[in-house]
Formats: sequence, C-alpha cells, structure tokens
Amino acid sequence: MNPLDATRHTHTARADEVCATCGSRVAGLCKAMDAAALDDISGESDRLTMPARSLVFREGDTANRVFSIMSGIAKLTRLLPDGKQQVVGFRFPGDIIGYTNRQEYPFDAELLTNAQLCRLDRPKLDKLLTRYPSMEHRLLDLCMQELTTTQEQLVTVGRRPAEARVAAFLVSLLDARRLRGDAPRVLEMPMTRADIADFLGLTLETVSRSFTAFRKRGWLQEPEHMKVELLDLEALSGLADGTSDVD
Amino acid sequence: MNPLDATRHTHTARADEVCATCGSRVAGLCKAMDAAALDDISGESDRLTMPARSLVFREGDTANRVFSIMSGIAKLTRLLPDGKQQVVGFRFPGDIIGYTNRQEYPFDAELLTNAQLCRLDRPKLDKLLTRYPSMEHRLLDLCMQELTTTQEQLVTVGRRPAEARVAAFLVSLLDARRLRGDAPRVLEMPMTRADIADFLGLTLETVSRSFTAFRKRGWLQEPEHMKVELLDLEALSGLADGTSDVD
DNA sequence: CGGCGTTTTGAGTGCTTTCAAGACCGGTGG
DNA sequence: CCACCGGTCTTGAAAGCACTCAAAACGCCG
Repeated sequence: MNPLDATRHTHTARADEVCATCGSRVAGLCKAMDAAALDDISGESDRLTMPARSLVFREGDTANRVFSIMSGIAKLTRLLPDGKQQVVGFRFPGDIIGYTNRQEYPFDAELLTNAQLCRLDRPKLDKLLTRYPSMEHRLLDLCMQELTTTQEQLVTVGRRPAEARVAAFLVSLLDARRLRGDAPRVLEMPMTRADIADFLGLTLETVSRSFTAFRKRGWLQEPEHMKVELLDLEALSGLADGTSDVD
Repeated sequence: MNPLDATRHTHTARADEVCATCGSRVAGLCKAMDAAALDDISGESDRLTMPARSLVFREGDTANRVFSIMSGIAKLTRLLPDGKQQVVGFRFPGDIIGYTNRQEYPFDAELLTNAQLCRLDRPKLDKLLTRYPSMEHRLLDLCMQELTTTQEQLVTVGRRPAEARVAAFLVSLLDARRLRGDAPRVLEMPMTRADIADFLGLTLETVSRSFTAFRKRGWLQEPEHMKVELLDLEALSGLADGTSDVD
C-alpha cells in the first residue's frame, strides 16, 4: 500500500447530486443511490491517489478494505507455485476491487497507471449494506457482471487459438470503454505484452507475434507507446469468435 | 425443459425447521433464513424432478426462472460459433443456477443425472429479495463464491499442462463434496471424457490419456462406470498445482 | 551516450491435437 | 441366447501450433 495522499472527506459537496467522494452516481457502488445514502457513503469513505505500479493490496492480505476505481486501470493477478502468474482480469473506472467473502484477498491488485481510488473499510461497508439494501443489490449486480465476463474469458482462454485470443482481448478493451459511455478511436493500453500473455494464457512472444501479424494486415496501429487504434474491428472480432477465415 | 412432474407446494411442512420446498436451511438460498421467510419461499416455489440429459434451460432463453439444485449434477455449457463447446462449470446440490442480470441465460444448463430442482419465477424471487435482505445477502455470497471458483478455473485452464488440469479437476470434484459435508471414498463422476475435456480446454483423447496415466501410477481407480476413487490425493494435488516433479 | 526494460524476430523442440482404428459396454432385436 | 449397434473410451502415429531459448532492435531515462 503506497498512497500519495489520503484525505478524509469533508461534507461540503452537494450530496444530492453526486457521491462527494467517488464523484459519481452513475458508476461504481454509488449508482442509483439517493441523496441521504450518498452523503452517508461520503462520510465513511476516503479518497486516495496512487502511482502506477503500486500495489493496492496483495494476495493473502486481510481483506478489510474495498476500493472503487475512480480513474486509472488495475491488474488483478494470482501467483502460481511454479512462479508463473495468471492475470485474472483488468479493472477500469467504475469497477469495485477487493470485495470478497473470504478472509483474505484471493489475488494481487496492481495499478498499471496513476489512479484515484475510493477506499472503504470493510466493517463500514457492511454497515452501509445493511442500512441500504439497494446498495447490496447494486453490489450483487456488479458481481454478476464480473462473473459473466470471467466466464467469457474462460471460453477465450480454453478454446481459442493464439491470435483469436489476442483479437478477443483487443475487442474486449474497446467494449469496456463502450460500457462506460465513450468509444475513443485510440485506446489506452497500459498493459505490457507479458501482462496480456498472462491474461490470455500465452507467452509474451506469441502475443508479440500476433500484434505484428495484425499490424501487417492493417488491422491496427500503435500511434504511441501504450496506445492502440483498431482499424478493422470487423476482422478482429471475426477472428476473435472464429467466424472468419476458418471453415 | 422437460419436467417429469411439477407440484405446487402445500404448506404442511414445519417451516421453522427446513425449507419445505428445497428441503434444507443449510444450503442453497435458504441458508440462514428464518421461519417466516422459509414459509414464504415455500409458497412461491415449485419442486420438480427431471431426468438425466434434459435441459433445464438453453443459452438465449429468456431468463425468467431460477433453479436450486436439491439433488443431481448439472453441466453449464456455452456453444461457440465454430461448433466447439466450452463447459463453464458443473453445479452440485445446494447450488443456484439461472440467476443472471441479463435478459437471457448466458449458457445451457444440462442435467448429467436425474435431479430434483426447486424452481422460482424470477419476479417472485425479486419480490422475496426485497422483502428479505438477508436473502439477497446470501445470493451475493453464492455469487462471490462462484466468481472465485471460476477465477480458479481460469488459472487451471490458462497456465497448466494437460495432466495438471485433469488432476486439478479431480481434486476439485472432491472439494465440492467436502464443501457439502461428506467426503466419500468413491466419488460420483457422471461427466464423460468429452465433458471434462470441454471443461479443461483439452481434447477427449488427452483427458483419456491422463486418466490411464494416473491409473497406471496407482493414483486412482474406477470401480465402476461414472465413479472414481482417488487413491493418492497427495500426488494428484501435487501435480495439480505444479508442486511436484517439475523444477 | 550508456544502461535497462520491453518488444521483436528467428530457429528448433515438444506437448497437445488430429486423424484413425480398435476395444469395451449396455441395450435391442432377431 | 447371441449377434448387432451406437456411444464411449482407449491407444497409436503423425502433424501443427505454441513454447523455449536466444539474440538483436527499440525506446526511455538518467
């Protein structure tokens, strides 16, 4: 844990408009909460800024805090006994990380970019959850969504050839942005080839080869480091779900 | 959908002991519910018996019902555009299937054995959930648990060699039983090699070869069709997480 | 300019898949 | 009773895709 600053919220913001801490009532836990609840949440939560590469929490740490991502991108990883790592998923603004029914966090959470987080102590969150059933309902919704995307990922990793996995990853990056409102032509992609490989169950070399193949076919370009522009979404998503070129 | 019979519950059972429909208050949704709630649930739910190989619901069907497995084992599968299928998971007594925040079920649910299910219409369930916050809490718990096991599965499929995946599958079969109280020496295993292969992202031949290898090493035996006895759990779980023989 | 981490590219190996054939098992009908 | 049949499982041999090992290119930062 390496916060640059952590300031307790002061009750000055207009709670009937947005959550004063997380800055939103259309994303994260605060979605669809009423004014009183938002005010309540603000009072219980802290806002913090953390730099890229810092760990929000580690696998095995006591799971006594929950975080909502306000800005930035995080990577969730599990370390295997043989030293390899599996990236369980990436998390974007609006996502909640660290909520689990286990005693300890089941994975590391590492920031890929500078980020602003909203932090809630677990006991306080539990109190809020019993006080506002709609909040628990919202959490259930988020959990279901996470479950669905993880199952999707299972299909990708389990049954698709290398290039199809990389294509599926790129399309899902775009989808993640669309789900949050905007679909910029050039996407942020702060993860390294190794990160992507560990997410897709491949080696970094194979991921690299897929990217060069896509580039040569004119399907994408990388205008600068850590950014991609998808030029032929049709082709990519076709490859991703096996609709194209095979059979 | 192919129910052998579907009988509306009659309020004769003692609701303060177990859920009259699902027959339990220590598993499924009914865990930790009070007497009034259990009685209420019983009144809203149906109990049905379905034969092996029948579909509880199909991917794409309107998700207007939720099922709790009282007895039997179910297989959840997604069909890929290229004809292959991915088994998303297996579900056991006490598990809930069909609860989703999507309009349609995201996968097929097929029974591998004869089964008894508890059926709830989605609108009725939603009413119950708002009436009994503890029930929603329980559902969140189940969802979290499912998420954790799916992530576990992701690691298995993504980063482990064939035999390790099969070993992990066998160990998880045992764990599933342990979680539900008993750990019999001989496990029911109603799934075919093809089912297991589609679950693990392998081919049925590779799964078959792994089983023969384990048998030759004396790690397991199959006393009869669709049953396994794990003779060397140590070796199997060692292989499963790469602790053994490698490095 | 030098150093370090990331990415790219190449060549060879190996594990899993693919293709194919035979064995096994339970159910059915002659 | 037994031969036949479909489905499942096993086993073998060959091919392919991704991995491993290795080295060079690139980009960033001090």
